[in-house]
Amino acid sequence: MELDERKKRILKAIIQTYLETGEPVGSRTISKYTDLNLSSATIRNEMSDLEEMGYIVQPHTSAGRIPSDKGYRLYVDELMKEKEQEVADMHQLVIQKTDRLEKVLQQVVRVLASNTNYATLITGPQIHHTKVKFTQLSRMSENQLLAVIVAEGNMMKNQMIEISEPIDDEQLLKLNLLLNTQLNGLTIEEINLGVISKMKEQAGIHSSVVTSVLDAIADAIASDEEDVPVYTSGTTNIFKYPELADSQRASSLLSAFEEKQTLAEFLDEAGSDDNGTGIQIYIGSESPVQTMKDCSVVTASYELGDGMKGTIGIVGPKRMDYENVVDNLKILKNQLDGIFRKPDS
Amino acid sequence: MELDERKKRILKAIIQTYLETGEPVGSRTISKYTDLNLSSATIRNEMSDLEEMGYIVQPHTSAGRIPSDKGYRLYVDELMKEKEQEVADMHQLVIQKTDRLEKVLQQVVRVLASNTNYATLITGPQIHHTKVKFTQLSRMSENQLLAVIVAEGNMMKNQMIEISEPIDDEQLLKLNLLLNTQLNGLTIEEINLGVISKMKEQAGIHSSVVTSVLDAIADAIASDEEDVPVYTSGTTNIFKYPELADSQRASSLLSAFEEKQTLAEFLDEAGSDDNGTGIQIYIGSESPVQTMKDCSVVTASYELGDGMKGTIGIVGPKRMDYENVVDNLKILKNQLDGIFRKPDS
DNA sequence: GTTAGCACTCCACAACAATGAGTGCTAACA
DNA sequence: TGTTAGCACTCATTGTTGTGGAGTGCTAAC
Repeated sequence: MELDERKKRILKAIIQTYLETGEPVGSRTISKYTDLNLSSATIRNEMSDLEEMGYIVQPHTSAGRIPSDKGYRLYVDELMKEKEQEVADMHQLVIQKTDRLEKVLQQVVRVLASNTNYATLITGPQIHHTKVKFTQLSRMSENQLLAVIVAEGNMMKNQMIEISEPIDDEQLLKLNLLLNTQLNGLTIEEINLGVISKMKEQAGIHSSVVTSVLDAIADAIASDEEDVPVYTSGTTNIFKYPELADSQRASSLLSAFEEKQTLAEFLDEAGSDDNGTGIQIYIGSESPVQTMKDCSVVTASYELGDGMKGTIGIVGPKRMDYENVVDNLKILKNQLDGIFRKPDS
Repeated sequence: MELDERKKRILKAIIQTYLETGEPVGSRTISKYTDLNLSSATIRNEMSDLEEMGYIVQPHTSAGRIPSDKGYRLYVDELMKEKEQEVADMHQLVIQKTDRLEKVLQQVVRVLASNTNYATLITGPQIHHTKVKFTQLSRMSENQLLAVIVAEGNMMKNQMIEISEPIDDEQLLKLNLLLNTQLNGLTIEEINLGVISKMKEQAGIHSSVVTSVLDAIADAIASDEEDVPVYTSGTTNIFKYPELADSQRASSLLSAFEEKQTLAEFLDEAGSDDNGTGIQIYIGSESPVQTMKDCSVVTASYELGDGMKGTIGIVGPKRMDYENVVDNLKILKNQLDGIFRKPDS
């Protein structure tokens, strides 16, 4: 059987109606509220075909039809009208400029959540994959040093270092110089891969204290690999959609949102396998996260410049307003793009 | 009417049974499963009295009784047996030592949530009320300075400062010395109250750049007053209790958990009005937070030493296992107490 | 003061009927 | 050959009714 133009129009009408109401839609509704000028009987025949082809399903005999995952897929791929880019440009979303990456990300999720009424997630660039801009080692007390590492986006990492034997001012100064000349421009990941040990060899001639400090720094920046920055907002929006609001589903979904680690993996994977636009849509069971099989997830990868990239995710019911979500994501993507690129590079 | 010993025992039995089952409890149950050796009829008479006195209520005529807020209140104040302290000491909760306050707090909520199966919140000491230990100002580039302020508990505050005209090494050194001698030991709040402006006067003789840097620092530490540290864990535990799990209630409760600001205010207020033990119990509508009127909240204030204090909150259904919760809180309170006090003071 | 007995209340649950939205099919029509 | 009106049929939803049982309050006897 062929999916001709008319079938597509009917399918589109069914899906759009369902997006609004969340109720199964019947032939009569389509017949009356579209400009196809077909009787409900004809629509019925077409719907029967569409069901056979797998684009729509009937929750039970004598109910209307609802889109299947396959139906949604066709909708987002072909049917959904792309709004013109100009529309997107028109209403700028308010992201206040700030020099701190974390603040930006928090703003983004908040804006998106309140604009779309869905749950919103964002992963930031991991500090480990980001270039070090500046390092500062200073003495806090006799046997305590404070290391501050500043990476692109002004992501900071502070670390206390306990030292067994004191270090004198001159050594500290040298060490600072060494750190800044050797480490700047590298990512923490790269640094972990041996730069430190090389530095140790070089410094070894000077002093054994230096070695131990370098060890401590290596330890420090290698540690807490786990703290992937994931911000969420509007997670309770899911209660606005009856099909997700029953306590079983809501509970497992919200638990999933608490599992930042898993979320981050999912999002980053989604962000990496790109299709050109940087926007991906996962409908129902297309999503790799089991608990989200009753939801749709729209992800968008962004790039702030200098390799700082991350992924935004919006989670809602399968009948989410894909157009609006995609639009919003595009706008934000535009605004984020290169926001942290050094002005003079 | 008087609340004699027998009435108390019956009330206690009713409440304990209800805590376990969550179902209204009838006279027959009490008669059978307690060692009072009274017939159900006698129990009925007593229950009738207890109802008249307001300690228990009947959801409807032919149902058993459930405790009223007043009943719970009596229970936690008098009836609930205090477990011996030794019990508390026996099972230590595993809090790994770490030098970073944030990590400790995150561990605490996690442990508590998984131990009690209720939602758990904690407010940390606000950096603004905490003493500054160390300040470091360093040059990142021509016109960018990085200020790092370390407070007790190794809470760090990083701040980029843009300067219009460059500052030379000597000035920077002086400034660092000045900052450390003047600011250490003060709280950021105190600093905001004019120390900076005094310093400006003193420094004014040296240079106008210094003045502007000091201004920037003042701005910096005065800013983001809003970021109260509140950590939550196990918020989805509320779905384990049917009386809270319906989507209306769950939704509003979870939204409340997202409102860190409001939570923090509530907790800190609870923590401040102390009754000796540092533990407070809010039953149902006793809680100032409207959305928690169907819950009970148990709070415990803790003190880490050097004025660093905060409050833990546990939110569950009114029929929560108060004893267990209070025990857990006591244990943790003990362990947290003074954990950040300097060993040599 | 305690208890057995009994009538009474009322929720929870199941069975049942009525409603109506929606379908599939057939036959007629352009 | 595609479209449509008409009709019988299905089935979730809603409302009604009745029954069982848990629990109470009251009374009378111990």
